[in-house]
Amino acid sequence: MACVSPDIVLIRSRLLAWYDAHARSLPWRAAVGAARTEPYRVWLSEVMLQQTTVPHATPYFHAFTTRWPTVSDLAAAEDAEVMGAWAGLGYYARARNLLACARAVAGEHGGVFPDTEAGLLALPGVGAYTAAAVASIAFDRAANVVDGNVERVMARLFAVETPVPAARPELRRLAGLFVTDERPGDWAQALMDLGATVCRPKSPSCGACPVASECLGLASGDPARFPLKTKKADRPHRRGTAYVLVDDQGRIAVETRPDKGLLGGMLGLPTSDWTTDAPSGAAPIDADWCEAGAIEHVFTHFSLTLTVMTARGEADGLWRWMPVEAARAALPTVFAKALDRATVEPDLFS
DNA sequence: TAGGCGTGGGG
DNA sequence: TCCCCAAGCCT
Repeated sequence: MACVSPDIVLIRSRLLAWYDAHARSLPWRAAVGAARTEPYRVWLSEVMLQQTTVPHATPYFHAFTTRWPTVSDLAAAEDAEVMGAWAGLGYYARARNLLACARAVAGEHGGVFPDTEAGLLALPGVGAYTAAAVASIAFDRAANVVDGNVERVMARLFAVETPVPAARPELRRLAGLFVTDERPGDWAQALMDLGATVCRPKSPSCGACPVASECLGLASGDPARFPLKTKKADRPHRRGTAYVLVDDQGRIAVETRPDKGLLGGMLGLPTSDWTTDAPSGAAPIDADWCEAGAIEHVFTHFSLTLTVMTARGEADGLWRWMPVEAARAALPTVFAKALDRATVEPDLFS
C-alpha cells in the first residue's frame, strides 16, 4: 500500500492542482489568472519574508509599496528613511542591502530588474533562494527554489535521515528533480504554500495533503520527525546599560549605529558595551542619572538584560537630538522597549 | 564554513 | 516559562 518511491510526475500534477484550488491570497501575489506580479513587488516581498513570518512582514510590505511604489522611488530614498521604515522587522542588514540593491537596479540596470537567476544573484542581498524565487515567480523561468519549506517537504517525502544542515545538498538535489519549464512560479509557490499550511514543522495535517500517498515520511509513521536536526548550542546572556537623555523640549539623544554588526545602520540610544560580565563603563555624559528599571530582549545568538538610565540634560553638539515620538518609530525593538521603560519615570518628558 | 544577524507568535 | 521557529544572506 505504502509507496516505495515518490512519483515525481504524480506529485507535480497533484500539487499544482491543489495550488489552483488552495493558493493563499497574499498582498504580493497576483490573483489566479491575472498578470504576473511586478518584479519589484516579488523581490521586496521575498526579502521581507527571509526568516520572517507573513503576518509580521505584511504591514511593512504595504508601507513600503505605498511610500515607494517603484524600485526607482526606493533607490532615491534617504538611507535614514528606509532604515526607519524597516525598524521592528529585524535582520537590518536586509534593509541596507535592499537599498543597495534598489540603487544598483536603478543605476546599473535602468530601473529594470535582471530577468535571469544569475543576473539577480549578483545583486546585494539576493542569495540562491531569492534569485530563484524572483526568476521563477516574476519571470516564469525554471529555477530550483529551495527555502526552509521546500527542505522540510523534501525531507518528509523522501524520509531523509541525515540531519540538517548536513542534508542541505541532498535536499536541494531532490527538489531539483521536480523543476521543469511548466509553470515554474506556480510550482515554487505551491511547494511553499504546502509547507506553510499543510506540511507544517509541527503537527503536519497529512489528512489534507494532496501528495500523502507518495510520502515516505508519512509511511514511516512519524512524518513530523523530518527534517532531523542537530542540536544547537545554548544562547549566552549579556548585560548592558542604555541611556535616555531628555532635553527641555522633550527630545532625546540618539545616534546612528555603525553599518556593520548588530543593528547596523539603525538609529540607537547611547549604550554601554553589552558583555557577559557585569555592566561597566561611565555614562555618556555627566548628569543626574536615575535608574528606570530594566528590559529583557532576545537576539538570535544571545539574550540581553538592559538596564535603563534616565536624566534631563541640555542639548549639546555631542549627540543628535530627536523628538521622542520620531525616535520611538525609527528605533529597533530592543531600544524601543528601553525607551518605553524610561517613560515610566514621572516628569521625564514634562 | 560556521557563526553573526531580530523579532514576535505558538506549542 | 521556555523553546522553537519563519520564504536566508554574508563573511
